[in-house]
Amino acid sequence: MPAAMTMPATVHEAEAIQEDLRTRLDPTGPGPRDPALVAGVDVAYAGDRLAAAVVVLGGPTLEVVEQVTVPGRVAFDYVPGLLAFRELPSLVEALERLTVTPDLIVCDGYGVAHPRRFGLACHLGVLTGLPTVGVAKTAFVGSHEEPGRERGSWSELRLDGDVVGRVLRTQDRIKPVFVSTGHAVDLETACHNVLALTPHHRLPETTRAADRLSRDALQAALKGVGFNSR
DNA sequence: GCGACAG
DNA sequence: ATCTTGTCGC
Repeated sequence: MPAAMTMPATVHEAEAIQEDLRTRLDPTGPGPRDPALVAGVDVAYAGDRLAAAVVVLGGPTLEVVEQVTVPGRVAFDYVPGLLAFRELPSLVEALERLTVTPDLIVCDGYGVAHPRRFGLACHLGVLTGLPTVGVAKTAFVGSHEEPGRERGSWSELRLDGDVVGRVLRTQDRIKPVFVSTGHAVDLETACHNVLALTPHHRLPETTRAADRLSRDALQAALKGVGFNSR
C-alpha cells in the first residue's frame, strides 16, 4: 500500500523531494487516541550493511502482534535533515510486508520539528498514509525550557516562534524525550500515546522492541543466517 | 566565516 | 548509527 521510496542522488535532489512530499502532509488530524495496533520502526547499521525492523504491538498490553525485518545496504549517507533517505527504503519495504495495518507508527527521530519542517516521521506518514509520530532521544532543532521532573511533565519545543513539538518527561527524574508529530495526528494525542507506550522505560516499548529486533536481524544477516543475506 | 547537527 | 568493560542500582 505505501508508495515507493524515491532515492535522490544528491542532497539538493533530496531536499527537492522533501519539499514536494511536504505538500501532502496532514500535520493536524486528531489521530488515534488509544490505537489498537502501534508499530515501532528502527534500523541498525554495520558499515554499509543494515537491517530494518518493524514491530507491531497490540492494545494496552503491548504484546507483540507481528514483526518483520529487511536486510539491505546503505543507499544514502547520513546528512542532518535528510535522515529519512537513509532509513526509509528498507523500512517502507518492511511495512509493506506486514499482514496487519498499524493504527499508528512511532519513529526514532523527528517529525515537523525539523529544519524544513519535514523529518523522518513526516516522510513515513506521507508515504504510508498512516498516522506517525516522532520520538527523538536528543535535541536537533528548536529551543525549550526544562520540563518538570515528574513523568508526564512537558515543555514546548519551538522553532522560529512556532510550537513544533514537546520535550516530554516519560519517567520521573529521567532525561526527557522530544516528541513531534509526523502525519495525521495532533501533538496532544501524540504525547498521550507516547506516555501510554512508556509504562516502565524512558523510550516507547515500540522503539525498544524495534531497536532490539533490528540489531538481532543485522547480526543474523552478517552471519549469513536466512536467505536474504545479500 | 564558524560551529551545530535526529540516527 | 557505531566503536566498547565494568559497574552502580532497582
